[in-house]
Amino acid sequence: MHHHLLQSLRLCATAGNPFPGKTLHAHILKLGLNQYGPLPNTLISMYSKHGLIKHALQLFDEMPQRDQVSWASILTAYNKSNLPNRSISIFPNMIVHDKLLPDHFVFASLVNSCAALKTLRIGLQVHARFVMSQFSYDDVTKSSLVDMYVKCGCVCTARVVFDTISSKNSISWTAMISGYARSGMISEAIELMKVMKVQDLFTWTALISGLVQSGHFVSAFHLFIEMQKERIKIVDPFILSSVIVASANLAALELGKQVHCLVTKIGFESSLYVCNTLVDMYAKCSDVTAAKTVFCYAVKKDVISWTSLIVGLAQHGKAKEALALYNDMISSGVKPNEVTFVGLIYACSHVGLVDKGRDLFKSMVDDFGLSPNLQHYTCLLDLYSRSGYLDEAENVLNTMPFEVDEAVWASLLSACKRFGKIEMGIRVANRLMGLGVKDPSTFILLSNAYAGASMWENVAKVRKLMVTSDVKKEPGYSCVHLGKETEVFYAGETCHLMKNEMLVLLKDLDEKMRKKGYVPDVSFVLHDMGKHEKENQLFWHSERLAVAYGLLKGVPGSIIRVVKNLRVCGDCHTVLKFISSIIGREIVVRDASRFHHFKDGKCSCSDFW
DNA sequence: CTAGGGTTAG
Repeated sequence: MHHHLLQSLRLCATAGNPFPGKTLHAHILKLGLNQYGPLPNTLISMYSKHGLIKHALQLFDEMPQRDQVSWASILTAYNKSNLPNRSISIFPNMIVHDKLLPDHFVFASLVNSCAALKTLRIGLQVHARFVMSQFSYDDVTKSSLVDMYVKCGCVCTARVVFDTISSKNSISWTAMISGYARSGMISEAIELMKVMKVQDLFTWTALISGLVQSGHFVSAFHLFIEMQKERIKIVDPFILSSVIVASANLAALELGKQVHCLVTKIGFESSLYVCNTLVDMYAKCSDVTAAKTVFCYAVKKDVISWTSLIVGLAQHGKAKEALALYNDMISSGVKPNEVTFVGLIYACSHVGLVDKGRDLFKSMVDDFGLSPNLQHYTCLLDLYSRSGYLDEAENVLNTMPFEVDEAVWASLLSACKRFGKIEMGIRVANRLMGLGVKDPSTFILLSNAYAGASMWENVAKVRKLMVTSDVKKEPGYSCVHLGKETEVFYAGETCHLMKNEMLVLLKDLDEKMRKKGYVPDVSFVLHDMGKHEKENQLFWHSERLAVAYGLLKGVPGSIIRVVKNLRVCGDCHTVLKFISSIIGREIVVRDASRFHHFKDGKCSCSDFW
C-alpha cells in the first residue's frame, strides 16, 4: 500500500546528505504512518546510513514492538557511528528485555562490532552462539567472521572459517586476501589471488593496502605496477592513498611525485583522503614546501588535513609556522583533536617555548575536553628536558598515568648528560637498570652516565649486562635519493664502485673540519677498542657515506636528502653540521625519530634528539 | 515490502 514511501526512503538512505530523509520522515509523521509496518525500521536504517545515531536511537526507543530487523538496524547504526562497544553492550537486551533471538543479520552485525573492537574474547562467544544457532550455514556471517579473526590476529582460524564458506563471493575472497596481506604473508595472499577467478579493484586494494599496513612497501609498489599491467581501472581513490602512504614510508620523494601525477591524471586530486595522504607524504619526504602547496590548494579540508601539516611543520623544526597554522585552524572553525596537540607540543619543545607548550597541554584538556595519552606526556617531558627543566621532566615521568618504557627513561637520561645533572642521571640510570634494557644505544647512555660519575663498578656491570643480554645492534644503513636514483650504504661498507672518490672527499672534509675545531666524540661507539679504531668506526658510518655519494653524484647546489634506519649518532650529527657549512649546501636527514635540516653549520633539531 | 559482509590519512 505504501510502497512508494519505502522506496523513497531507500533512495534517501543513499543520498549524499540526510535532508531529503528528514523531510520524508516529517511527511510520514504528518500522515501518522510512523509506526506503520516496515516504515520505522527503514527510518532507523536511513538515519544509521547517514551516521545520525541519535535519530536512529530515538526511533528505536519509541517503537512499541521491536523485531529482529529493528535490532539489526540499530546495531549497524552503532557500528557505522564508530561505537561498536555500544552494540556489544546493548545486545543482551534483545534476549533479556525483548525476548528475541538473534538472526543471521544480527550475528553479522555483532561479529562486525567484535572485529572493530579487535576483541577475540567476545568474538569467540558470538561465533559459538552462531554455530549453535539455526543460521550456522550463513555465508555472509562467515565472511564477517573471517574478517574478525584477521583483525584479532588469528589468520589461521580465519582460514579455517574461510574454507567452510560454501559459495564464496568477491567479499569473502577479499577478506581472506586482505588478512594475509595485513599479516605480511605475501605469498599466501598472492596464491589466493591466483585461485580467485575474477580479480577486481577491491581485491587489489585489499592486497596492496594490507601490504602497506604490514610495512611491505616495496612489494606494495611492485604489485601496484602489476595491477596496472592487468589494466584494472582505478575508479576510486582508495588504492591511490595506500600507494601514497607507501611512498611516504619509503621517504621516496620521486616515487611520491609520480603517484601525485597519476592522481592528477586520473582526476582524484580533489579527494580529501588523497590530499591528506599527499600532505603527509611530502612532509615525510622532507619537501615541506610541497606539503604546504597541496594543503593550500585542497578543495576540502578537515582536522586531519590541518593536523598533517601541523605535525609535518613541527617535525621539520618550523615551530612558528605550526603554531600560526593552529591559529588559522581555530579561526576557520575546525576543532582540534589529540593528534593536533601532539604536533603542537612537539613544535613548542623544539624552540624552547616551555610556557606555550604547557598552556597547550592544559588547553587540550580544559578547552577541548581531550584526554592526554602517552604521546602527549612524552612530548611534555621532551618540552621540559630540552630546555633544562629536568626536575619538572622527572616529575612528569613519575606522575603520568601510563607505563613508561625504556625509550622514555633513556631520553631523560640523555638530557641529564646534556645538562650535567650527574646525580639525577645516576638515579635515572638505576631505574633503567631495574627496568631491563634492550636497546644498544641505552647501554651506551648508561655506561657514559656511570663513567661520568666515576662509578667504574657500575660501568663494568653495564658492559657485562650488554654481553650477557646479547644485544644485537641492527645494522645501520642510509639511503641517499638523487632524483630517480637511490643508493643504499651500510656502515663500514668498503666495496662500493666509487669507494676511492668517496674516501678522498671524506678525508678532505675531515681535515677541513678538524681545522674548524672538530674533535671526534668516540663515546658513541659501542665496542671496546682503541681510540684510533673508534674514530675509524665513526668515519665509516653510513650517513657520511651517503652524503659523500650525494655530493659526488647529485646536482650541484641541490639539497642532499638522506634517510637512515637508526638514529643519527651524536658524532655524525656534529660532522654533518660542519659539512653543511663547509660545502654551503643543505643536507636533510630523516632518521628513525625525526628530521634534521643541516644548514650553515646548524641543525633544525637544535641538537636535541 | 524491511535488514547484514571487505579496502583509505594525521
